[in-house]
Amino acid sequence: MRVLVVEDEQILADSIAAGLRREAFAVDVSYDGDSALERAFVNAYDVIVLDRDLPRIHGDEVCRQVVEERPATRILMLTASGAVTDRVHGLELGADDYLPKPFAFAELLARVRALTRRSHTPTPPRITRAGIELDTSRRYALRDGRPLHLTNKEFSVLYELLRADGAVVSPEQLLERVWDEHIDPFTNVVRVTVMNLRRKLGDPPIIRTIPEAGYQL
Amino acid sequence: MRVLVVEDEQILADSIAAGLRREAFAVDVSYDGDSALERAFVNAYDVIVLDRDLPRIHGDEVCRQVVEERPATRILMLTASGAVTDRVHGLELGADDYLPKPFAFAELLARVRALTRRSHTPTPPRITRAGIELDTSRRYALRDGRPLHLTNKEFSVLYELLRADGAVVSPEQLLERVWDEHIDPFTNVVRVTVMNLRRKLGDPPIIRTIPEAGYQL
DNA sequence: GCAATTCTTTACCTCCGCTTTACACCCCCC
DNA sequence: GGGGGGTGTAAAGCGGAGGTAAAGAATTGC
Repeated sequence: MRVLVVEDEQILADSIAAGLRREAFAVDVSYDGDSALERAFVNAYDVIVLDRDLPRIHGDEVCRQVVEERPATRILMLTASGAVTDRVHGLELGADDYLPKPFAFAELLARVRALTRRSHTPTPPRITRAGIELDTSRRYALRDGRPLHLTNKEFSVLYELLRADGAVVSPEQLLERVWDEHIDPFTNVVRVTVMNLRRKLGDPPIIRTIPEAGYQL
Repeated sequence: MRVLVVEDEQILADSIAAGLRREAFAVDVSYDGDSALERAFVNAYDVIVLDRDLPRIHGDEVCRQVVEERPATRILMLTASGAVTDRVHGLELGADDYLPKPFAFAELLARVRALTRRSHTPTPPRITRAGIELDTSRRYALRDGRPLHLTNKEFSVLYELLRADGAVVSPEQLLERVWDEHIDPFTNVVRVTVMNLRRKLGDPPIIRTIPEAGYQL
C-alpha cells in the first residue's frame, strides 16, 4: 500500500509518515504542492493524505489535478477549518474524505484504511484465501489457523499477493507497492523477502514462481 | 445508482430519501435492521446509508453482515456519538465512511457521491477455445479442465495460436511475437517449442501444421 | 545507549528452460 | 529410386533467473 503525505509542517508530516510506516504502509512525503504533484504523477499511490493549507500551490488545486490525472488515487483532506461548507467544498473537488485538525492519529489511520478499501480494486480489511487469513486493521496473519509472526515487509508482500487474487505479481510491481521511492530499482530485496515469507508460511508451499514473470499464490 | 436508507426515525429517513431522489438516485427505505438486511441481500445497492443506533438489530451487525455478503456495496454510517473511538470502531467493522449527527444534507449528499464515484469492474483477459482455457493474468492453461504446466515460451505460443482464432500463424510471426529481436532468424526453436507444446497438450492433437505456411489450431 | 530485530546488500550456487546441434522421417518431384 | 526441401524428434550444453546464506546497515525497543 503506497501512501503520499503532503503537509508543509515538517514535524507533523514526518510523524504521520512514521506512524503509517509502523502500520506497514510504504510512505513518501512532500512538504509542498509542487513536489506533491510531481510525485503523484509518477507513482500510483493508493491514498494521498493532503493538507489543504499549503503555501504556494493550494491543497485544493493539488486535489483537483490529482483527481483529473489519477482517478484511482484516493484523497484524504486535512484542514484547520471545521466548517461544514468547507468540508462539502473539499468533497466536491474530488477529495474522498475529510479530516479536521486537530485529529487523533488513530482516526487518520482508520480513515486511510477505509479509503484503501475503496481503491480501484476494493480490498476488505480481512482477506481469507488458500488457507491464509490476513487482517490489515489488526495486522495479523494466520496460516490454517496458526499465527504467523511476519515483519512489515513480509506482511505487505503477502497482502499484495492475496489482493492480486491469483494473478501474477511481478517483482517490479511489488517494489512499487510495498517499498517507497528510495529503493534501488535493481535490488533483490524482493527475492530475499519472498524467501523468508515462504519459510515462515511453511508447507505445503503456497507462493509459486513464474520465471520471468513474477510470483503467484 | 441504487441507494438504501436505513434509519429508524421515519421523518428523518423519509427526508433523506426525498433529498437523494431529487438528485436522481433510486432510493429504498428501511426503518429497522431486519428489513434492511433482507433488502440488502436481495438487491445490489451501490450505497447503504446506515444509522448505527437501530432498535432490534444494531447497525453494527447490519454492517458486518452486509460487508460479508455484499462486498461491493459501500456503507455510509450515521451515528449520534462523535467520539473518536466510536468512529474508528465503525470503520473497522467495514463501513466505508462515517458521518456524525447532526449533519447538513449537503454533506451527506457529497459523501454518498464520493462513495459512488469511480466504481468499475476489471475484465480478466481470458480466452476459451477448442477445449483450451487460458488466462494470461493468472497464467494458467487448461485442456478439458486439466491443468497444463507450460513454460513461458510454450505458454506464449499457445496464446498466440488461440488469439489467431483459427488462422494460420507462420513461424516468422511466432518468432516476432514470442521471442525478442536478438533471436537468430534461422533458428528452429519454434519447431522444438511447438513439439513440446503438442506433447503436453496430449490427445487428440490440436495444433495442425500447414506446410510452407505455419501452424493452426 | 546498547541489544535485538528488521532490512538490505553481497556473493555464490543450483537448476531449469532455452537453444542449438544432429539426425530421422515423409512427401513431392524429377 | 534418389535427391531435396520441409518438418518432427532426441539429446546435450549453456546461460541466466531465481534461491540461499551470511554479513553489514538501519531501525526499533528497552
